[in-house]
Amino acid sequence: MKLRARTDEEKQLKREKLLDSARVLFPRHGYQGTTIEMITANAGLSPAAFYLYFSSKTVIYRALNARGIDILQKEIEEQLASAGVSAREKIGAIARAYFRFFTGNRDYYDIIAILHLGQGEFFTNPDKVPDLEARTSELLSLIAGIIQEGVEKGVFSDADPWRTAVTLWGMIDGVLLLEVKKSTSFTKVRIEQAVERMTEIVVRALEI
Amino acid sequence: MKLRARTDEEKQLKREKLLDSARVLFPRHGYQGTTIEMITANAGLSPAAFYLYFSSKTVIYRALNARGIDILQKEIEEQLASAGVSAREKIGAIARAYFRFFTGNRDYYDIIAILHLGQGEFFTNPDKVPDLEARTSELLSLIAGIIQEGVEKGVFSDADPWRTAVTLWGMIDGVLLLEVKKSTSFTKVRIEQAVERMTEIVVRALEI
Amino acid sequence: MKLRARTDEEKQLKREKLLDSARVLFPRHGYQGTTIEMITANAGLSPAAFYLYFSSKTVIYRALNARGIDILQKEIEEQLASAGVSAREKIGAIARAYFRFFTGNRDYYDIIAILHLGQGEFFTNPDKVPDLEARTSELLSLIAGIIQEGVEKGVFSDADPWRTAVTLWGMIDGVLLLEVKKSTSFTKVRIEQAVERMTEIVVRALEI
Amino acid sequence: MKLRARTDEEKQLKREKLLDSARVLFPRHGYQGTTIEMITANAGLSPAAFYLYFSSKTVIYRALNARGIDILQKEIEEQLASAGVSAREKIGAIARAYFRFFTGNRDYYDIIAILHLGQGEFFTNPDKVPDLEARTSELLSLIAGIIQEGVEKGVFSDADPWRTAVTLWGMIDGVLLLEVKKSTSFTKVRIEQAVERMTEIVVRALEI
DNA sequence: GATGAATGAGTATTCATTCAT
DNA sequence: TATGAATGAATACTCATTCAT
Repeated sequence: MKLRARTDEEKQLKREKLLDSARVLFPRHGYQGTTIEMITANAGLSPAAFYLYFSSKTVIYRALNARGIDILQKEIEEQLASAGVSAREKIGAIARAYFRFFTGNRDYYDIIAILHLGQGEFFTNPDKVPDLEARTSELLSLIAGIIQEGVEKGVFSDADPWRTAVTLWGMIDGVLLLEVKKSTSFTKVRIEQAVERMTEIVVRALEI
Repeated sequence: MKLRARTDEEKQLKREKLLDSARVLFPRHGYQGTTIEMITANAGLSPAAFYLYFSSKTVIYRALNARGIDILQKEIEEQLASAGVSAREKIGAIARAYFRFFTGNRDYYDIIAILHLGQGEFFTNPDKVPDLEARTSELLSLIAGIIQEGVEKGVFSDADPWRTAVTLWGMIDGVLLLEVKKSTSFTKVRIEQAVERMTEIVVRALEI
Repeated sequence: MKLRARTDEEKQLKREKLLDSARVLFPRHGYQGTTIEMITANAGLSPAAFYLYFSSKTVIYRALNARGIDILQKEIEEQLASAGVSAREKIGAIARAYFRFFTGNRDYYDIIAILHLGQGEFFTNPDKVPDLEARTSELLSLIAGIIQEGVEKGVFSDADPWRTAVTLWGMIDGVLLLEVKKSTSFTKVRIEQAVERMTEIVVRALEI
Repeated sequence: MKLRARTDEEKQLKREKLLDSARVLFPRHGYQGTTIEMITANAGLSPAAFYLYFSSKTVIYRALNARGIDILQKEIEEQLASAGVSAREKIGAIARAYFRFFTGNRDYYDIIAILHLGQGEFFTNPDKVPDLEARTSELLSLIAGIIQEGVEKGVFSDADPWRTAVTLWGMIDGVLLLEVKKSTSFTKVRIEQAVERMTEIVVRALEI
């Protein structure tokens, strides 16, 4: 049993190594630019071994997308848990969560937020990352729900919750993306401030 | 001499054809997904002829980036020309310009704002699209200048102009990008409203 | 000792399972198209286990060839045993045997009569299936012997026995092969008739 | 014009070279065993150049099949042209044509008559060589027509023409195949005699 | 200026086979 | 005996780029 367990653990470990390797490589070289050989070399395996763990390049890419979203979701849950009950605080918590995800898991941010853009393969053909789309919608719904709550409690003016959620998300994303594009322009602290300030602005605009 | 001129014109014409072909293809198939053969076929030339006009695939891609920025810049100039002199109006004009660029030159928007993301080749290695970075900075400086002006004239509160400019730009970009990613969520009219509303919010937050 | 015997039995059983699995797969997927993994999966073993029973893919293929010929030979012996003593009857019995082998052991027929054709590996390099060649010769000799007998007894005209045997065999084989190639053209009953008729024609041509 | 023609000719020549190379290789190594690299090396080209002339391995294989059948058909036409008008003579002519095709174009014989057997790829999936099947049927119809004619003219007994045609063809094919399988057993002259004798036997059996 | 022909360097994926456990 | 893990060697096909004509 020990033996078996050890093997399984090791197998899991190698799988992790491959995922890790790919997580680092994809953002740096793009989807097409990352070869199976690069991924396996980084993980100390032969290219053929890759197929013992993932059935194709697409599959490992999807796995990373799913993992990225998982991390983001967990971050949001944590921030919400430690936030107050007011809609304003909840929205702040989500913005903070997304920012923390960005700074603390940059590879994953790049993978779920950026990589598929500009990749004909995934951009034109979004079926290839179906989870991504579905789960992004989930997150947006969560924000929309909070806004809706605020509207119902009379603290927010009567804005379309979903549209507002999308706008807020897009705004934050846009600022983070700018940071990505021009990484010299901001220090990390400054982005955090920017995100906070932006959220503040939006929330204030929503109020009453 | 006449002959020569005509030849030059023709040469220019074919160059244009290639650029046009590439402009349409890059956003639809991605950078790697667009082959020289596709570009030349669309332009009625042989693949080899491509190299009479551009020395590599990277070069035509860069040319499109430059052109996209040119168009955007012109749009901004136009909008500014027909706008009032107040900082508020100027900022509104710039936001409107970017939105018009987005709707009226979608291929170029995709190329300058999206395509290079997720392409290791350009993303990691921004030297490959140096203009893009430089010229984006120019635009941001323009906005920052307007904000600075507003601050000096006492109509805007004392915010860091450049940082605020980046934030505004990122916000707008983020919303447009969201539209790109999930094109069903908004109708075009609604994006326009979103952009306007967002600008309004930011400007109002800036005022006094 | 009992234990050992049981183990041997089991080993034999698994070997059989592999052979059986391969017998079904080879005709359906061709030699190259049949992978070790397919064979072992079908037999409930791991690919690595294959090499405990056969030292290579070639070897199991040869084993199936040998087995196919064994079955055919047995069929011929049976038919001859229950046939009369005249050369005519004996030849009829052999033809019937081959036809029965074809219908009753189609996988083996495909393996010994067809599969190696068109496989450069075996076709060009017949050393790889040496048994096949040797044992086919044996069968032909048997037929030739019968014809020789007929000639000696004066019931057959003075034809070259071996050449006639080959011709007869080829004729039958050709008809069966046609059935294989174009399985819609004949019903099984019709092939049987065709084979019988063909044999009858040949025998009659031989007589006197 | 000369220039253009020369280029076209040369292109055609290279195409021929590739076909020739493949014609020799396929029978000797089988379909899967013949690699693009082997084909191009034999023709003095790089593997990539192959795709300037044929869009895939399947395509060149099909081209060879078509070509083989063409040659056979021409052979049959020639033999029929120089044969008498009686059904007997016509059948003899066809048999002779097939035999001549076999001896004079052995590679093609192997390709159209043998290669696809035992290749899961083509055998199980005959759509991959659709011409082959269709055109083989044509040839069989031709023979059936001649038999039908003989029956109508009262020189042949009332046999089912198509079935008889198939049988005859299969018989000849079987004998040739035996030669293929066991190339030492017959000299060429002997096969010719065998085929002739076989045809004679069948025709005689058909006659009233 | 234009192009048909050619190719070097890839690139994902497959599979028979080995070996430590 | 059995196998999970690993891999070397293939292999069809692609594409940016070159060059003789």
